[in-house]
Amino acid sequence: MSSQRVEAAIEVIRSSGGRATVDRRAVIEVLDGNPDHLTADEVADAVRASHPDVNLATIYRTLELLERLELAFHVHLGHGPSRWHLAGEVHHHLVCERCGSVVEVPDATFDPLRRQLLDATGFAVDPHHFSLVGRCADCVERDRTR
Amino acid sequence: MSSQRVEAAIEVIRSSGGRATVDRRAVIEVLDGNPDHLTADEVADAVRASHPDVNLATIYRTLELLERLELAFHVHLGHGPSRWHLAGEVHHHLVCERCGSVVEVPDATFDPLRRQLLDATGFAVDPHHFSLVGRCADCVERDRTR
DNA sequence: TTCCGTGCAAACAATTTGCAATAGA
DNA sequence: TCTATTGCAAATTGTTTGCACGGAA
Repeated sequence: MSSQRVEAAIEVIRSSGGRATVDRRAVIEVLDGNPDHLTADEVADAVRASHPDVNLATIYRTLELLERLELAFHVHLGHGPSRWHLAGEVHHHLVCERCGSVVEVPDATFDPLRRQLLDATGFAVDPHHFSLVGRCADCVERDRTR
Repeated sequence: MSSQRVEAAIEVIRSSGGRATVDRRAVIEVLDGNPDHLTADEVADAVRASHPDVNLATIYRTLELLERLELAFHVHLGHGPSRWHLAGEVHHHLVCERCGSVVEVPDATFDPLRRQLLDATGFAVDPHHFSLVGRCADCVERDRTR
């Protein structure tokens, strides 16, 4: 059940002077085993399946540690709580602000916009940390025919 | 001091069955007189210059009313509280997640990306409500030479 | 043995809500 | 008058923090 990514992350924690605790391993395993982006609450629930007594504050502190070590990151999908994922392939999210559905798009999608804004303003956009928001195809259609 | 936009907004409130109160007028005037996007707190402070006793809950309720009537909208500039502005010309914000500086860009900037995403996924992005985040020119440079 | 990590409860910021008092139309 | 609006205080949500105890190294 424990993948190489988990072991690698534990090793980074150790070599940074941190301790490899049961709770931290459990958080990493949950993130590793879950393709979705989870809220701190959802991580806590998942961890509790095997370790019923973890405190939510510990989850937050662990996620913060993982982010400091660049082992995990949080993203904002529109309104609502932050969502967490292990470091890995970069992709971006389009979030429907009507129904909440999420479409994932590859990083390269933003290359033209990125170049354009960089040339025009010197600003280097990163649509990763904050997602793009709008209307999904279904909701556009629903609005159009109303 | 009281512009046509203020009168027009008051009129919309009235014709929707709402009452034109002193507090509501003051909120609209503050938004109208301020080119920036203000937080609810900042609106409250500005309103208190002329009406020292407005309650923050009233500010929130007024802003919510204005949004329901499409007279004002809130935007999210990265982390931090929502910011409010009267309805008007559409532009978008690039927010530096390092130093917090904000660059405004015209709506048309996003036309190519919009078309591309619409064709590829049917998703209609609206970079207005949530801003784009990244690094401003100065912070990119600062990182590069570190 | 030494600190680091954790649980717990309290603090926090931004916002929302219930309810009785008040003030527009 | 009659009901929308307000003030006030308390509740909510997501997250952070102080402190004393307990467990990795």
